[in-house]
Amino acid sequence: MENLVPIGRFSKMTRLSVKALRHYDQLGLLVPAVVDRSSGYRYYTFAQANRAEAIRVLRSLDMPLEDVREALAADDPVVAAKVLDRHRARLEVELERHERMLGYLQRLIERKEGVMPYEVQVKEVPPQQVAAVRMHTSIETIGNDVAEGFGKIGAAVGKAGIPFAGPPLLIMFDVLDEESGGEMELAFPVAKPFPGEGEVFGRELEGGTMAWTMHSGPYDEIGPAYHTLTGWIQEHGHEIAGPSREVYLTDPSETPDPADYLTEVQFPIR
Amino acid sequence: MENLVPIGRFSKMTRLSVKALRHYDQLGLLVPAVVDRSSGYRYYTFAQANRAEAIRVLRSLDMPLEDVREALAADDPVVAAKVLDRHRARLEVELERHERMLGYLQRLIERKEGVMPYEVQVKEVPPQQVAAVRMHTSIETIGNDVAEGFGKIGAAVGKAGIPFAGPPLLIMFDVLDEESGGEMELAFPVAKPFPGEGEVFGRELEGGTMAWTMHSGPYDEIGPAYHTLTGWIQEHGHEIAGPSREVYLTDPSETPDPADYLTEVQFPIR
DNA sequence: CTTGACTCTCCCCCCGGGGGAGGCCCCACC
DNA sequence: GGTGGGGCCTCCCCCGGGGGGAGAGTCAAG
Repeated sequence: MENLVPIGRFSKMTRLSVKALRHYDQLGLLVPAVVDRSSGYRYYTFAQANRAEAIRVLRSLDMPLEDVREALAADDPVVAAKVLDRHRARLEVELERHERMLGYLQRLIERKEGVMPYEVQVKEVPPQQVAAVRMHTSIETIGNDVAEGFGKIGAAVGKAGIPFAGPPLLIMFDVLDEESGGEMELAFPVAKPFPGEGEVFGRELEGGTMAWTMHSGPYDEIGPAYHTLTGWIQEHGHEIAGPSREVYLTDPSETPDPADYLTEVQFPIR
Repeated sequence: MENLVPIGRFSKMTRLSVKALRHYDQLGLLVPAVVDRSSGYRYYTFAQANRAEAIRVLRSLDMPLEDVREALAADDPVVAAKVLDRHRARLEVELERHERMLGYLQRLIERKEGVMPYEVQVKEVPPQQVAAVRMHTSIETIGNDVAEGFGKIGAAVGKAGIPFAGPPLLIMFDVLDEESGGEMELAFPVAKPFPGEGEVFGRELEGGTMAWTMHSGPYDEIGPAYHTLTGWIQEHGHEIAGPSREVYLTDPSETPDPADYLTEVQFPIR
């Protein structure tokens, strides 16, 4: 019985390509049992096929070769299990991200099939009494910040016994960029002037001419609505005349699926 | 109001890296509205941010840039939807593959935590009367081939009114490699000699000394069992004395989850 | 005018190999 | 003991989708 198999046969046994096997040799990940000094021919033992199989499986899970090495090098099976488990966690995160993105893709497809991705309209908006808080926020924290802010307003306005007069809105003074964040105001229309309490103050929100569009879908997919508006404003020779607004037409507590959220986006223009 | 934004600001607006933006420019995927002749500075319009956003989303879905180009170039939204849908299908396939592999990984972890991945034992196996069919198979078709073959044997043996005398087994004469396939025999132990009918013949299956191990899990994860056995045989100075056998201890109709399948693998040794 | 922040091009690098050129090597058959 | 033909070697370039950094030019505010 011949003990050693050359690379081609080993390749078929293990379903790893010859190229890959040579690559693993070079990395020291799967070194042939014998390498002929003069010819350079690689020869593997049957027993090595097992390691090769393990590599193949781990690679089919897109595990980086370095991690494969680590997982296979560990004598302690608990350590090896830890490496595998770490990768499993990574895969699950990735999987979840893909599922989320698949939903987004689906909505993109549906939107594409409509005539216009975002229809821009010009609207006149009257001034309005609001109860508001102002705060600094950033892309990462905006979700929490908004929920918290509206909570404060709701508590203060409720305590004052003033009824709400419309859906809540957000006024963004800066363009949020990745690291620095920006200043925003959360506002709730109220039926009569709100005297203020703690952080929550009352004021009259300016009216004016607005470039307006509607975003339907999760909040973090709202970017295109903004870009469409700013692009439209530029192309139609207008100018941005103040901070942009979002109006939240959907109550998350009543509409559980973010895909059904409706949000107006407005830019005051001149 | 300035119409044009340099690359850094555009990068922040769109959350695409400056490197990526230059890359997309080079590929003609997102060409700046203005490029200064003398300085080479790239300037983008606000309206371009929308296209950039679309690219960002599609890239976050790992869509190849060529497909992104195709999806964005399509004037007809139906064509664009087709490209997106094609990618969605790809992602779903990938997702399903990952889920399957996660299961495998899980079983690998559990196996690793046991003391030995595969415990090899030496067993004496007595000769036995079987009803058998012989056929050519390949890696792709083996699942169907086996089911079909056992079906034939079952029908023929049932018709002859002979009771079964043990779990079914598979005798593999060649090592299956990727393309060429190999010869195998499917055999069912029977209580008394089977006279033969059509393709199904009776014979005495040889006994002998076997290197033996047990595989638990889906059939297509059985590779390591083989490699462990052949490696063990080699390392212990034995020789393979005939075709290998698999014994299916689990009836798929009674055990629905492939993860619970039990399969013996045996190599006759000298 | 200076300074510091941007931006330019150019080149090399990452992973995990694939493709192919050009040249040995092995072994089965005659 | 030749001689084919397939197997195997090394070496180099290539892919996608950019990242990192060098060295030089540019822009805008003070």
